[in-house]
Amino acid sequence: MNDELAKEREIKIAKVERLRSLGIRPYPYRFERTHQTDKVIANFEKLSTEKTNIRISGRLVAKREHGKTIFGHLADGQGKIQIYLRQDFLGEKFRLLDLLDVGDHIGVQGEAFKTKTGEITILVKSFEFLAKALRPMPEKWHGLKDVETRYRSRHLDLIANPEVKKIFLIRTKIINLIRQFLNERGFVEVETPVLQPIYGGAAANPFQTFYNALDQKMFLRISDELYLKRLIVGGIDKVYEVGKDFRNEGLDRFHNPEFTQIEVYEAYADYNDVMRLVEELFKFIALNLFGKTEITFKDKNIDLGKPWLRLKFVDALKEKIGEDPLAHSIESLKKLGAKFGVDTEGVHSLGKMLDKFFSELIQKDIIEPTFVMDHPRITTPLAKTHRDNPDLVERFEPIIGGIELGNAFSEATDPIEQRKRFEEQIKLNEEYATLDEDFINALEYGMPPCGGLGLGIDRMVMLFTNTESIREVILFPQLRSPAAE
RNA sequence: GGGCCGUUAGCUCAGUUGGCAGAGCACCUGAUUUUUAAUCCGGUGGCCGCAGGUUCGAGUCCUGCACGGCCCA
Repeated sequence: MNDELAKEREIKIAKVERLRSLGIRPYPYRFERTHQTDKVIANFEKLSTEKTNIRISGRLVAKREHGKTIFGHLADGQGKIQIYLRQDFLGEKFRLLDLLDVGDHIGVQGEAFKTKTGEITILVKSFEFLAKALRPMPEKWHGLKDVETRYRSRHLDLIANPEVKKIFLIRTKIINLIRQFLNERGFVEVETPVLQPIYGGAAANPFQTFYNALDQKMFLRISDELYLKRLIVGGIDKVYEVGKDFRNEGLDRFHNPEFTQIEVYEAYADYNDVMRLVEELFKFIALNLFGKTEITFKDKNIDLGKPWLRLKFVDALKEKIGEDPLAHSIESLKKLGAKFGVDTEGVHSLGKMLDKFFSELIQKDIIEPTFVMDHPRITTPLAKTHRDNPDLVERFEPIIGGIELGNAFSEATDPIEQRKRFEEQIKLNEEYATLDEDFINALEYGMPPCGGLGLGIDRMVMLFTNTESIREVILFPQLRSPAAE
């Protein structure tokens, strides 16, 4: 800490001590509030004509001293409101305000009135210190802009930038709406293990850990899929889970190593039913957030009220490259990649290769709500083989604004085929392919036809808040630890 | 992993062909009983990200590293 900051801190600590010496607690236990700022403003007419006694608390975010009066603003969880402190009302206690700084929490008691400029204000009759801050707040006008500091010290970001808080409130609202939507349709929310002896349900590098009591290697889940399907076998036939998944992979605008996913499984349904569910869900969220189905994302207007476009994976790719992608080997795809500017460096499996072609050549240009569907079988071991084409699976990915929002299938339910499909993945050298015997065993007890869906909550929040980086919708995004000093 | 950009006071930012380290906010002192980015007087505050190099002299030029951002993969 440098001299100036240390000095400022010393001064504030001295004020804390001064308060204590006067018999005042600088960090007391509670404050009885009668209102929050938004309620005072909303009910001003009634509160002012009835001269209601108002007790309100918050952080002092501005202090304007005029000798024997002080104006300030108090910010609480709902907004902010002006306070007006006068020596003739506060008497001796007015001098204590020398010990009050911007950044401190106080509680005040008084009445609401309007100043001559028309601002709703609390005329303070008494006040209490609730917490003294020892460090200076970010700049009052420009706020806190440095993105690194914003992510590393989110508390400061939230104090200084109200629009940031708004994004996270919308995030919570979206998650609540998803739950409401599914609960109303009879889905049951469950919790399954985050700590798993064998990972599965996706193609991703897992985080590993070790459980001492069992003397056993464990993984943080990359997906909830295989556990939720066990519940479908067990008869919880409309089920979902909201939770964190962990993937030990790169970190960029669309990826955080821990991210929030919802997975939904509905027995006796197929992927066509799931598409309708997704259409209804997005419409439901938009209507409840904004009162309309149109949203703006990256300067584009997107209407979530219409049926989504259906785009077949292989057809789209065929049109783009002029030949059937399924007729190619991994080697010939590499050559084709060079021709179309698809970088295939480090891609060792056919499934990943096809995914890569699609995401680079087609996905980024999909702006309208679209279901990319019927992927090559090889890409997706947990989806049912397509009823009309054995080379494809019944799968779709919802895409809006170039962002892949999730993944859904008619779930594979045939235990014999499921085993073969897992083995096929392992043989094809698909990275991180596993064979979960216990899961296959569960399937052998009979899993009904089932539609399944996973949605990336963080990316959905990006869409609905028109935000371009996943770090803006995750409170504490992963960053590299700064060098030790 | 590669390319480009950024890192200067607690915060927001300037900093000229390489020549004394700057402003606003915040903080401290004083004035001020309807201000609201309050105003006015006077002050304090720097490991210029880190480590090397070039130079009489480096915030500035060069190299490496760290962290971050964007793009590419």
